[in-house]
Amino acid sequence: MKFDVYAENCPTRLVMDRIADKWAVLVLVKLSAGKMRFNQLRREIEGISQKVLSQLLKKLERDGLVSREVFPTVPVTVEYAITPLGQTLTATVSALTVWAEENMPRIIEAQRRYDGVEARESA
Amino acid sequence: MKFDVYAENCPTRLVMDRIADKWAVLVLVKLSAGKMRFNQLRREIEGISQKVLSQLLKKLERDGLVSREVFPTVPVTVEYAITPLGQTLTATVSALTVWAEENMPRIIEAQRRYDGVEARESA
DNA sequence: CTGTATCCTACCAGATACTG
DNA sequence: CAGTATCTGGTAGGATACAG
Repeated sequence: MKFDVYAENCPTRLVMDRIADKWAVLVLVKLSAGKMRFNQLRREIEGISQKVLSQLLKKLERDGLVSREVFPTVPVTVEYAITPLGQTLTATVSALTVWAEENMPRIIEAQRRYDGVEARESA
Repeated sequence: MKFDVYAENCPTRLVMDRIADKWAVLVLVKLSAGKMRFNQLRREIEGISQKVLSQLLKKLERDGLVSREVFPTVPVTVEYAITPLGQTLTATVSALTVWAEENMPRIIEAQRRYDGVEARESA
């Protein structure tokens, strides 16, 4: 939220700010498969740290994309679930997945070509 | 590309790595309106630095999403254009824009509610 | 179990100056 | 005009320790 562009009525920018996060989509996808507890998520999403997951879940909850339910067991149990709003978002994001599956080969090919030219230029 | 998750065949992750960038989508959208020169882009995308734009364009070109054409004028002229591949991507991303327009009010509302609770808790 | 708090580092982006 | 090079400060994220 540092630049004026952010203040503009640019919806794309606004969604991006939400899903651009390295882990956000992954968490939403995991949760769309069913409720999960904190450490359960942590284990499934290999590579995410406790702090980052915590912050991310808080952010997602604030945006109304996931819900958080606390059970007063000992020790405490917390279940995270995706909300209907979160579900529609992940559904939309899946369009990107489709695009990716169809077009990654072209991107790879483009990179190969580009890198080839680069190598020749620096030679 | 630090974690194993990246290595996994997760297309969503792969597209994300491409468009998650703060400016990438914005550049693609601008270019989808027509060819543009470097400083022209720089002016239109207020807030982006010369270095970042330069790096971004290079990355997008490498991925085959934009093309770069140099005209041997004095001083040199460079035109950037979106490629067909880039066009299909922006078209897909526009699905997210639609989602944003429809659902931002709900997110705002969720945040308002969340922040309200927070304020009460810390009181 | 589910987090928060702290420290620390590595990377990124901004500013500036310079080149072809 | 279209970049590259360098320096630097802020920040996100990892590791660790601790709390409820």
